[in-house]
Amino acid sequence: MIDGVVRITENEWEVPCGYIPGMRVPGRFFLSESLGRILEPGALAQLANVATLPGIVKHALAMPDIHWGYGFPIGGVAAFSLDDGIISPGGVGFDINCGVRLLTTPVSLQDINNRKKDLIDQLFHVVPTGVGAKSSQKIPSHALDEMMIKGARWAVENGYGNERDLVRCEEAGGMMGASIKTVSAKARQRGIPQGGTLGSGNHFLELQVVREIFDPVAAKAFGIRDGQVCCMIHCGSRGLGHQVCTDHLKLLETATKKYQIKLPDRQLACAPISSPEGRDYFSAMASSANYAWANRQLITHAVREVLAKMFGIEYDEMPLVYDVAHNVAKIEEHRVDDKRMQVCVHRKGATRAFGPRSPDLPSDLSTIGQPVIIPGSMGTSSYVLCGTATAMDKTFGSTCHGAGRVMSRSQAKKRLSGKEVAANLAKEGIIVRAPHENAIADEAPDVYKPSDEVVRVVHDAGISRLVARLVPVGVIKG
DNA sequence: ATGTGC
Repeated sequence: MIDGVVRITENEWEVPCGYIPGMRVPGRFFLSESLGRILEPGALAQLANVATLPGIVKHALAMPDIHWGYGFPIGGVAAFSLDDGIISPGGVGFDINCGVRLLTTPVSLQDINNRKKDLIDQLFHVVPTGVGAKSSQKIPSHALDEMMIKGARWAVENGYGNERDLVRCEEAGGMMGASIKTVSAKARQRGIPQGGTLGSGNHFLELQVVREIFDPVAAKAFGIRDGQVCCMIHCGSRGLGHQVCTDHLKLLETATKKYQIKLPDRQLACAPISSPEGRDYFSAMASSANYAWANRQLITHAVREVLAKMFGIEYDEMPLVYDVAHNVAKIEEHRVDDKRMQVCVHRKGATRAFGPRSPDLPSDLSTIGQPVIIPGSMGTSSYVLCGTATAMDKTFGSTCHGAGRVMSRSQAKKRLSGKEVAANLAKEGIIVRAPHENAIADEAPDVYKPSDEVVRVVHDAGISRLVARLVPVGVIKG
């Protein structure tokens, strides 16, 4: 595929240790030959760079939606020893705990067909959308601390959801280790008015219908059935997480020098996990991750209220399938060289995909595995998959997170008009609403890798298993 | 991703 890269299996490739100087472990990535033709050499170089970081164990990994990012590639997974390993904001990303959740409903496409526009309009009205969007729900500023410590639990305790929602979130919707002292006043100021807002870019709220079931047993366990209308919510920690990343990058650039860590790229700024600087970043990141879970829970509540009123259904008839984080670092136990060890797993544009009998799974899914929610791009299919034992073995229980860009935002804006993109989607019966027309062009289906190909690779490689396919019927873009 | 660029 690329000089110096070794094929391991059909869809699995190795970047050997000699690829660039200083690699401590090999790189491994999952890719089909057709996706290989659009692989950016820069992203592969970034994967090799990650392999040079202190304390990295096993492999620097990349999923088939790999593309170039800040320091680490997006679609990257890397685990570091707690003894001599580092933690790096570049391995998490600017939008801390950007993630996605899927709600099911008891209604079918026929039930909504003649009210689709009204439904999308109402959802657009209750979920503030776009750059700098402010909350419509009245969230007092003193609630921010609790959001950062408790995550989605704060929302549930305040009437924005139910206990079952928490069981259906990774980490029960709230990570341990958050500390509000490590979050700057500026980050807090940005977070206070943004609870329950969608944001912009690739963030969206989408009504979908289940079109295909691949694994009936898992689908039933996840509460998914053919023809059912679902709602997928994709958003993150908004300005708060962004500010935390910016603040701590600066602190960790200093720490990199202080601890004499040699880096092939300064965007890999990091500190030992055990250092005060590393621990502070972890706490601030966990606080932001929890804010993002609270945020998705607030949006969920707003969506349920609209659907309940419009279709006369009960709140409890719209259960959460699952909520996954795409951008986060977590302390987990994994098997490395036949020993079980605690590692700090960085997932950046990658999804946790824990296999059967893993910790943190809801008890009724223990024999099945973790639900994995993979959004498509506007107008293309989204997928529900299931975590596997192979993922535990090969990727620290991780899989892809979505389609992955093939065209930059600026390039897309030059080539495509938002109006045209919306009109093309309308022909397929997909309604798009956005605060501005130009928010549509750079998220057009053609600017993303084909999601079905990305998902096929992770399924064939065995690092997750196909459960269901959903198609869009209406979408709100930031 | 982001009160969207030093």
